[in-house]
Amino acid sequence: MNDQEMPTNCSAYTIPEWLPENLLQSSRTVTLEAGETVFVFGARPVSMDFVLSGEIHMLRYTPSGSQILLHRSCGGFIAEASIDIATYPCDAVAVSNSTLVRFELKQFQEALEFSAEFRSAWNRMLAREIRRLRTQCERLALHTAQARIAHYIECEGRDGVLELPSTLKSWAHELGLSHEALYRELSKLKSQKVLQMEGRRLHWLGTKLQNSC
Amino acid sequence: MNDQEMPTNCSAYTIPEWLPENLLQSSRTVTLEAGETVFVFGARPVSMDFVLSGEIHMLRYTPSGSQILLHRSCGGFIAEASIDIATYPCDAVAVSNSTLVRFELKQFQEALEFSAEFRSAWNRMLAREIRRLRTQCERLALHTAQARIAHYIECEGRDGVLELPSTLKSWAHELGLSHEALYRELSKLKSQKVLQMEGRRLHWLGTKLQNSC
DNA sequence: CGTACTTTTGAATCGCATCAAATCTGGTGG
DNA sequence: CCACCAGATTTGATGCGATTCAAAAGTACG
Repeated sequence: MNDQEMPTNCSAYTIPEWLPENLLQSSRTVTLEAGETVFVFGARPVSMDFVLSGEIHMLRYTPSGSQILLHRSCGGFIAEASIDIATYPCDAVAVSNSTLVRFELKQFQEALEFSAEFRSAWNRMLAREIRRLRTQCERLALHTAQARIAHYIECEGRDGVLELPSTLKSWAHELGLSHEALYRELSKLKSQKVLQMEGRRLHWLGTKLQNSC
Repeated sequence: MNDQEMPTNCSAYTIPEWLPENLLQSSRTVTLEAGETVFVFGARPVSMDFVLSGEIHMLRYTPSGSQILLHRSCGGFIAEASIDIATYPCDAVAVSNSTLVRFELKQFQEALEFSAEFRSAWNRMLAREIRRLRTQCERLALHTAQARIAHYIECEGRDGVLELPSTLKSWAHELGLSHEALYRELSKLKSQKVLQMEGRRLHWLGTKLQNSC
């Protein structure tokens, strides 16, 4: 087996080192099959979950039943925002086999109150997430597939190089595109030599965007 | 003069009551004319600003020069996320006459370290902002003007009723639509009796979305 | 080998962006 | 009060790009 055959879409994530020791002690690992539910719309939060590997989607449904992707987490805390809400505002589903580290919510809240360092680090993490989400809003406001692709690679990648985080279909969903549109645009960009694809590695060769991420 | 003639687009905001007293003491009020710059891309943050009235846009520019709206603030803190970044990732511009309350950033950071209550409240505010941004991402991923309008009214309004926060043109920008598309869709919805407009008050009469905001 | 899923290509259609222009509005100054 | 201006609002015509439906080929996995 070589590295190319690795089944996981995303690199493994590690628990932040700033988590209090006693919180780590009381955590437990949860494994989820693809398709399994983490939590459902309307439920009261009782845990705080950290994604170690796999992929969790947070979803809502329109009246017509179509699915909306709120957030695609391949690692890190999910539902950080739920720490002070009464009920979850969406569903969370594992779209691939996933492992989570689960903290009891009450303990988590108490630890935040107890440790100033923990609170401070938690603050910084929330602030980063806000910046990330604003970037995503910026991207979704772009009108063409090409612009969103370029924007994603420039913002989420490094010097125009991006390791594809998941399937193209899943990426298309995050970009707010149909998967057909994404496939077509990618092959157009490849034929125009604006984009190189080697396996899961995308290399943007066109005009640089502001690299402000 | 009656209430209908008020020139401001948004209701006035008030400084959160959880701000430390000494921080408030050292703050100063800043008035901005429409078009004035609050901060520019790449600058080092030296203050933390709270919008009392008016409207601040946070913008970036694509390589082709077109403008992207990152965030439209009609009140509350802008650039909360900038508290621990080296440079601003966007421009901020007043699009109408605005008044800000400006805190010195260093003092703000020190106050956060000093006061546990302040940190905690700040945390909750950041978490709310994350939820709001995820809602906006959800909205922008919708493919039709009608769906985005309905989504906005259901999420940002109250029981299907929304007080227009700004000009239609500005709203169109936030919805990721051209203003023409928004005008057309609104009049279509009105003629279909799906939407009522009385001045700046929008009333959605069609099928309810999940009211999960 | 069969199943489920992703990836890919094709064709038709729809919705929005775009350019253009007219009207309306609020505010300014003569 | 009226002329004027800048901006928002509104309507029209056109074209492009993405969606949608359809179907085939590729791929992972048991």
